[in-house]
Amino acid sequence: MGMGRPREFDADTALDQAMEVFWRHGYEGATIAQLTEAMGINPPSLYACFGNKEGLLKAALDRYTKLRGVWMDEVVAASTAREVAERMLMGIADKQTDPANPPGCLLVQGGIACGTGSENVPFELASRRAQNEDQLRDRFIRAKAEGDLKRTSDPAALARYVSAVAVGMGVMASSGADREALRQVASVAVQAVEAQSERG
Amino acid sequence: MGMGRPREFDADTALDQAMEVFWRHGYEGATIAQLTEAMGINPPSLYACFGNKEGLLKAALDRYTKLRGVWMDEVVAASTAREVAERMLMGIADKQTDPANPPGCLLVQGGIACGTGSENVPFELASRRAQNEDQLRDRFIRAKAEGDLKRTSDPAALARYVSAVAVGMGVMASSGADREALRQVASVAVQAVEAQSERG
DNA sequence: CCACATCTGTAGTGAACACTACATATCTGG
DNA sequence: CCAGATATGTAGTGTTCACTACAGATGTGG
Repeated sequence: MGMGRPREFDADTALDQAMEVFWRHGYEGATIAQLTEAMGINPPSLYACFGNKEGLLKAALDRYTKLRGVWMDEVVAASTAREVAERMLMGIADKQTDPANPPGCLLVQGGIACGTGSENVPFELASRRAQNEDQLRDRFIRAKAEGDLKRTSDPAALARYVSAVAVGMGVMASSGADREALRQVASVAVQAVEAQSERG
Repeated sequence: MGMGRPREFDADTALDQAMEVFWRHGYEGATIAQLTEAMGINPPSLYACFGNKEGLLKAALDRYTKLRGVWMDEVVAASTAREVAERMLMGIADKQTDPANPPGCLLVQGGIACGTGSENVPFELASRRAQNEDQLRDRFIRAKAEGDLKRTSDPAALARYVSAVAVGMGVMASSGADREALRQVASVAVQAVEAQSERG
């Protein structure tokens, strides 16, 4: 029993291209024709490899969050809650306006509202965003235990807040906000975390 | 020359229904069939009255921003920048989780990314959000002139920040965040404005 | 009551969509 | 070199989409 004809394209490279299409047009706005052209393959190859359009999105999201996870690890490695927030939001200001990628964040651009048959796409994105939020929350819990954050502060609320600002910045970026505008937002946003810090 | 058969439906009532469909499913996710059913009319009536799908969206946005404008006037009527931010964000926490409406904000849910042929829909939404931001900015400029905000603070940046938080809260609401979670975000967010206030 | 103008419901239109049948090509194991 | 297995390219499939032709209904002005 042979192992069959080998795949002629690299799945990760193809996923990078698919990611960009979803990022720019959203899940519903991206067509199979656009995706296959960007990936340099034909529809049967796409379906054989990823199942269907939603399967392709999930694979692209896996790849996106994996790359993003590496960066988040660096973010939460900062020594104070304030610096965590600053690294995160300033980094996002830069990443979301990096001309190498579409503006904004795939986890937002992918699809906030979807039509019949794609109702779970927004939830899929939301659950990925929640992972980031959980990572932030855990870091802020530690900051509170260390006395970095005030004893009255709520780490979960702070994490939700930073996450919300990040999402808002993503939407602004996708509608044309430039890097400087996003940095200003980040700069103001950090002050709320600073107000929760013991040495604010 | 007669004036023709009169319209049998009320345009504003029909727009309220269309607004809800766009709000829940987004521009691309909403189908003409869903829209006409919700509006209680047939496609020819829709096209005769609103031109096309995008014309219907714009009419719905006009109605949405008109209603929202009344509320924004109350928000900026607050006596300090801090209270403006608090009224705005706390109000948004409540409105975006009001069971009478779909969760989130139409100006975000409507469509952040769109496919070929609808590229200007996201810009249309962004320009409406910018109107809110401008109103906030003008209010913060006044606050600075009055000595309410510090002389070092940037009213435009503050307005962008509050606007970004509002958008982020909208996305969170649409993906299931409850009222209490949004209020916590608002509560933290206000502290950044407080930090820019002279009597913080 | 008639000419004219506008609305309404039925029943479609062509185009674009996600997805696939099928023949062919390219591999492995024996 | 052959049999089995998987990938590929061509060329579709049925469905759903936004949108509309058309005939009949309902109004106004003369």
